Amino acid sequence: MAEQTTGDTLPAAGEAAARPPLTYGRIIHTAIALIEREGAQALSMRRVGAELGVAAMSLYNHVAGKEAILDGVADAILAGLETEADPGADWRDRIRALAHAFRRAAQEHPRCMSVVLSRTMDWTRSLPVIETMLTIGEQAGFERRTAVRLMRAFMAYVLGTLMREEGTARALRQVNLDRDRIGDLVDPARFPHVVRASRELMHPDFDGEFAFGLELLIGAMERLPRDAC
Amino acid sequence: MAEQTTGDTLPAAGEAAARPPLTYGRIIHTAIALIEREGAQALSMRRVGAELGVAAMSLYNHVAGKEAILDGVADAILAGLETEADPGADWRDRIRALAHAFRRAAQEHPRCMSVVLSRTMDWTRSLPVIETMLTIGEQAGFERRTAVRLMRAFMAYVLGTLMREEGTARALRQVNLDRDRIGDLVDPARFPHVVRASRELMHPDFDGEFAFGLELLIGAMERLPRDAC
DNA sequence: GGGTCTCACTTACACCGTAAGTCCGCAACC
DNA sequence: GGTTGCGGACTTACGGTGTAAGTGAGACCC
Repeated sequence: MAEQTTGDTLPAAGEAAARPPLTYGRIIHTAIALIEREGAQALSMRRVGAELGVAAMSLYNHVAGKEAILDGVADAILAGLETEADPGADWRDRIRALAHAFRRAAQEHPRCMSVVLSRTMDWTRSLPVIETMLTIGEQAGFERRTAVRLMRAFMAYVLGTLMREEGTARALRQVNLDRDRIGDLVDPARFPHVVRASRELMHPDFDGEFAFGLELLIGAMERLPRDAC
Repeated sequence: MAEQTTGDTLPAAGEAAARPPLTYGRIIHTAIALIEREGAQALSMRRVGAELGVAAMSLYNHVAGKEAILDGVADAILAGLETEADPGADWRDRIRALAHAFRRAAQEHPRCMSVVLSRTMDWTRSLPVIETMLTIGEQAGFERRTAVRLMRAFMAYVLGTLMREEGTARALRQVNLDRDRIGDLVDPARFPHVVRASRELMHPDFDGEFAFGLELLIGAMERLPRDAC
């Protein structure tokens, strides 16, 4: 009565390699694929195990628990960031490259990105990004304290945009009625500007908006007075 | 054998008011307090019910389910925002007031705020904020399309900052060793700038950093060319 | 051969969200 | 007063979750 879980309890000695061995990397990779396919709430130890043809508890030989898997997912996504494309380029272009690297990662793993964003998001995981941004700040001629603040503002804008884009996309997906008829849903007396701007609000241009805010920020940095150390 | 859940199954007729009746508002209020006290992962239907001296299933008479409770929490927090302090003030001051209203809410309900941020965060809930920001954009002389983009950049910065602050605070809390000895944890060869800026990184000045980025953004808006409609 | 280590396995437990059905006290009506 | 209807809290039950604990088979080294 045990054949419902595994056809044969162990592979025959002759074909031991029929199932590749469990690995930390394979677990994380499977988790990423599962999240991307079915969403973060579908991730469970049993699901990941089933995906790998293994019982849930077997995962604990390689991973401390579910939280550790989510940490691993966040690590893997952030490790895929190309933080240093061209160190010799102009500092403005380096900032643009860094911002777009984030955005590209979010577009390649949209559902994993919300996992990344909702986790600690500051510390050893993000060290490469911090280092790069501080380097750029120095290259642009800013004192250390200012460079740290610019780094934090930059991170806030980029992460906030990714989060906002995801929320906006989800919200627009669930109001799939005729998008220009926003006036039926929103009280024009209370929210006149919202109704008037409904076209722009309901048909967001994510690329353009992201670039707009980024250039706003870069322009502000350019104009910021340099302080000699 | 039923006395373990409730001392007496029903209050005596004489003291019917011993337990105030269950209400949507009381449920949400209890959920907020619970999240603030023990964190969002501690929220469960059974916990909320126990807090109210009621079985978990009784909550379903007033609330559609757990998700609805979390939606209610987000609604309540956002409803507490003072989106319109002084409509006659200078547009820069209105932006500052709006940003600080967000930040104040986050400081009053730090753990609920991450619930708010991780939920849809765009749509009917945030209409008052959007409306206010569009009004300010118009007052500052921007065309509608630009006002929408400014609103989106502003939201991204504010929300990103709140999220980043929470993440940073949590990360710093769990590295409670001597904070100036960052060099022991971080490889100075790979991350020289991080090590050099360790003091600023490990002792963040959240207020100052928030204001810095905000003024950066406002300054950029000031300089942005106005476009006549 | 015997010992030890690795690693997948099973069992078990406490907890979760919620579908379904029960039952009692209050209020309204004849 | 008696009857009825009903709102709302109750219990039970189901399938899911994360994971602590223990089991046993193969692989390796002495």
